[in-house]
Amino acid sequence: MFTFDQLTGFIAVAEELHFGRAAERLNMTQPPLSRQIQKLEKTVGAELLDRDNRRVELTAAGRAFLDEARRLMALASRAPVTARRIASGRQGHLRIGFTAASGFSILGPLLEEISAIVPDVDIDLQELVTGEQIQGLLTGELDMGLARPPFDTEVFDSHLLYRESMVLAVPASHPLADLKRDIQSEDLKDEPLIMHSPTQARYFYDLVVRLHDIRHENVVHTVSQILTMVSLVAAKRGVAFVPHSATALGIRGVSFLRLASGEEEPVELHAIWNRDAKNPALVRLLRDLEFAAG
Amino acid sequence: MFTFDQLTGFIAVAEELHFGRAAERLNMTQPPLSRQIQKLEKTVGAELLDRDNRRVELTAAGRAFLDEARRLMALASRAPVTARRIASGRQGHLRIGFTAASGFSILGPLLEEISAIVPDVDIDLQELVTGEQIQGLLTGELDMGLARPPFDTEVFDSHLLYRESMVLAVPASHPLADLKRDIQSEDLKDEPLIMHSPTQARYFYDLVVRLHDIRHENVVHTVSQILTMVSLVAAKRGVAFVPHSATALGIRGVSFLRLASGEEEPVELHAIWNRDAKNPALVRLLRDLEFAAG
DNA sequence: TAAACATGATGCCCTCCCGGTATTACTTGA
DNA sequence: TCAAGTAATACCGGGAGGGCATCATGTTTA
Repeated sequence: MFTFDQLTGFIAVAEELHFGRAAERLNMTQPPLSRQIQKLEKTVGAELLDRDNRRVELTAAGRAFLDEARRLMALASRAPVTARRIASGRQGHLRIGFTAASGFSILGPLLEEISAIVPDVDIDLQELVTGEQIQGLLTGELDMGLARPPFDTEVFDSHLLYRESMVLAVPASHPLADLKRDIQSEDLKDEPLIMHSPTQARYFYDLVVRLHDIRHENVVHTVSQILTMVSLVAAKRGVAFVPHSATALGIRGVSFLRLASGEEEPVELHAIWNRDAKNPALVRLLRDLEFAAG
Repeated sequence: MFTFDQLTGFIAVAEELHFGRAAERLNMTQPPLSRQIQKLEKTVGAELLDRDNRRVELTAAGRAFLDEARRLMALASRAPVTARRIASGRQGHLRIGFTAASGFSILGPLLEEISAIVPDVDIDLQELVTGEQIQGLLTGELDMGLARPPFDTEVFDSHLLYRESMVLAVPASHPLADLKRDIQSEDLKDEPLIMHSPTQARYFYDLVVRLHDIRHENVVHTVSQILTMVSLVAAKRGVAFVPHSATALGIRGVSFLRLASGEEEPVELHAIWNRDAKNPALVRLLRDLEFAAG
């Protein structure tokens, strides 16, 4: 294999068509340059320069090899720049998971903020439920998630992005929609209820059970995604407790009603990431977003 | 600048994720390989491998640099192959000039023969009159010409490709077209004649003057290209002596008549090339076409 | 026509880089 | 606490590559 020095030497001679001047340009003397070219020609296996004691010119093979040599040198000088950019987090990939509901509230502004901070980082977005995001963060398939508690704070750092209220989704034609006051638990005692899955959507399940007086015999469906719940409400299968951001899902035939409850904005959305994640783009982003650890 | 050895070393370690095994694969021992990687990281200016005493893994920058390193190695191993192919004449460029008339006879078969011999050589064709071809061959802008004598045999080698008769082009409606015998000089004594330029088309001019009894007072036009002559005949401006291959030009309203003359096929077409041309594709082509010098 | 000049190649020397061997430092698991 | 595994470091010797001096050869000039 030839060396980069030989390539630089060859390029210089090919451009100057004169060993002496080329050597001068390379800050060396002519004899070792001659030997470099000889060695290069030997390893390449073809004459690259046609030279007698008076004149130097490129052979056909030399012209083609000059192209390749220039390409090689360009690639070789770019490669470290790219590597350094990626190491510093200014360039690279960031894989972000998000839940369908959060996509309609925080995702847009967050992405704008991110591309202002690290404009050359490619963002891969994946819609995933909280459990899948946690899984992705653990296996390293994801750099950051937009998810809801609970998660293992030993493994993950997080930052509270957003806090919102719970509202009641009812079919638009439902009598409750005309009520001029906040909904009480009492109002729902005979209403068919579309409820969160206690396993797949444990966060919402726990929240609803804690804050509202649920009659479990009224539950007609158990689902894991907010979007599904609202669709079922639109289909008049019942009423459902959903986070306020669900109002932005844009599904017709559904009204969202305020709930009278102890806590004003009990629903939390966090940015979470693996504590020992190494992706420099993530590290830089966290630093510049000033997401203090924990 | 890093070296190709460092790149090969890095690629091996990145693939094995183990210095010992990588060193084994490279037929060397582990310590110098460790130093290679350290040196590479130093010149690149970024950590490429995240390693403790137990585990080795690629950093984000390392993954990107691995791509570049592979690209570099691939390019570096292809470059000599290309150069050798070009030096041997199996690949490259061949610039061939041809006259309009020859394009309709010999060019097609010749190109087929060429692409059978050197299929990977790119052929650039240029339609040029003999004089321009000679010029192109001298300046090196052309590798081979398809032209007619005379040319300087000190400078050019040549090979007779083709020999053909002269015919008389007359308008299809002309009385001579109905004659059932070869045309004699006597038949043309009162015919307006479209004649070759004695400077621009000296070959044909000399030939016609030598073989036929021209009355110069009959000459109504002096032109340099066969195509132009036939077009003028079609426009009934006169009759003209043209090589037999002009019958293939496909211009309507022209009849081509046999000439009674001393020589059967006096018109020659040669392949000519610069004696000291260096284009390997040309050298190989001449060798394989068995165009003996001279 | 001969001498001076220009230019690439070669011979020789010396330094520095790179690889090998031996060893160390550190982590992990029993 | 010890043994095993693995990357890093210390030290040494050989070879590659650069510099200086010179040669070989072709061109220009007096």
